[in-house]
Amino acid sequence: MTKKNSHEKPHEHLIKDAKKLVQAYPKVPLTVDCAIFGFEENKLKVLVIKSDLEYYQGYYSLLGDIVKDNEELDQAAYRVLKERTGMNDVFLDQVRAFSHPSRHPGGRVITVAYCSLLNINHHELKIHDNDLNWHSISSLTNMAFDHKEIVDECYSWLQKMIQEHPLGFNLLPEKFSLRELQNLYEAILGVSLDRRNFRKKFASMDLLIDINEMEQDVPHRPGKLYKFNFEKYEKNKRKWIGIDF
Amino acid sequence: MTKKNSHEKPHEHLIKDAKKLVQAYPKVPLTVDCAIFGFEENKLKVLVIKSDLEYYQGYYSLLGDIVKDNEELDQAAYRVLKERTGMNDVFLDQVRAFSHPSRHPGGRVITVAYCSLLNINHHELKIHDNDLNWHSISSLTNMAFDHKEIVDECYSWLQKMIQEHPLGFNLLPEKFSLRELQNLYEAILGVSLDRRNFRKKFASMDLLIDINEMEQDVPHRPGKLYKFNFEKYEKNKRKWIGIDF
DNA sequence: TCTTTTTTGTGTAAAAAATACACAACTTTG
DNA sequence: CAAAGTTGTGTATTTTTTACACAAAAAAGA
Repeated sequence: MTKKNSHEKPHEHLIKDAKKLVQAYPKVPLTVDCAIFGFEENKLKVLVIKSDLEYYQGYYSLLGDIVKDNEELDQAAYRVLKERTGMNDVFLDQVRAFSHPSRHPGGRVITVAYCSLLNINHHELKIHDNDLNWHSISSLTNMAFDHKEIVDECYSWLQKMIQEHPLGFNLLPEKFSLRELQNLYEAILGVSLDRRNFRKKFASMDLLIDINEMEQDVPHRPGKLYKFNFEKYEKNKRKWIGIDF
Repeated sequence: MTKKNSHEKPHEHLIKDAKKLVQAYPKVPLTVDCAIFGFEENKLKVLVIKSDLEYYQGYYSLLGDIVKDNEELDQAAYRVLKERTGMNDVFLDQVRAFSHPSRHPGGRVITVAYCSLLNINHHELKIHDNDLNWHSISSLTNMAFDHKEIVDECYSWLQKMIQEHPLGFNLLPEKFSLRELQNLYEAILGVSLDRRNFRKKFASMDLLIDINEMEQDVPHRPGKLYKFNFEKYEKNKRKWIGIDF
């Protein structure tokens, strides 16, 4: 039905020189910005850095960079993540593009927002240039550019995604207790959950491995530790019933 | 906490001239492409047009256009929709950006895909230039650029969205029978549904208005006609329980 | 006008999932 | 050894989902 070089009568105005066409297109500067979330002290945090624009002196911004020539957007986002945190084997997903003409004081810059989740303790921020650090979402009220809007939207996106996919485990240590897991869900979703029902739900999914270890150094009765069974999950993604709190 | 012109000691390397900075950024041509879905003959269709590139002679492509200087992405997508279909008061939502470096034969062009739903019979395609027309999704196997991938992704996106939001009504006439509504869901989701349970579900939402009219000119017992109660839905969006088939 | 075809409209019983809720045992701390 | 804080566990109730069948209406065609 849609075959190349078909035998239909040729259109009059077919464009022969695609390169010339594209060269005539208006061009815009393009960046990626990463909302990198972590979890610590029972709070969801996001990795931000002081803006290096005088215009936004003192304001925090997301980690971002320009998209290089011939670089894919995903590539650019992974590059930012790698350069800034040293991690490269993590979850990273495009959220959406932000294009308000005056979102950047230097002129029009379109940005594509990415969301990523990582375990704060799996890497130390060795470089604290420009005050690079984790901040709880609630403490970030003003940000450079439209980054507050981006953070908010990525947060909403995360709240939704975490109920449909097992993303939360990227934010926890490899071994975690059920309390830690519940705290994570409660913090991200902003609700409080019934402990017995929460445990029942995860038990019914049968995706947690009881590793027969106990929590250490907690100031109360220690709980059992579990790992998430990524392998089993990958094998039959159908088994994730979704968390519907 | 993040205040403009704060009194902290100034950083050494703050960038004063944001404009100059942005001018030095690499720039890329940017387009929007709209996957405009309609529903007809019990099939989900998408509005496509023959490519005007010789390179893609005979291939269909989505409706798209370059993003103009200082134009927001949403604006550009609405403009395409308006120019091509005459409609402007419709649902339109960003899906995601596509950035493969060789997705366009004329060089690197990044595109942002939008998804829109409209009722095929609410407007005639007066201009059929370049074979502009509705095609069922299944019939579109090869397309120009990466537009097949875009259509597929927009379709998945739609399948998901229609279960969480009352989008389907944009694809139907204002007055519709429950059978038409069910056909729509079955066609989009690619499943077959139990009629009694389907009706029960919509009845329990209490968002359909029985307008006391019957179908006309159907070759069988006519069914009752309903309207969707947009007003009530807007008032308390909570009432949409989601369609979980 | 009668028969056939197609579709409408409706309810119930069973199974599955979600919810609400309490207490004894364990560990640490002081 | 008492107090504080947390773990681990089960059941009854309600809600939601699922599976399923038949009579009545209208149109089409004989």
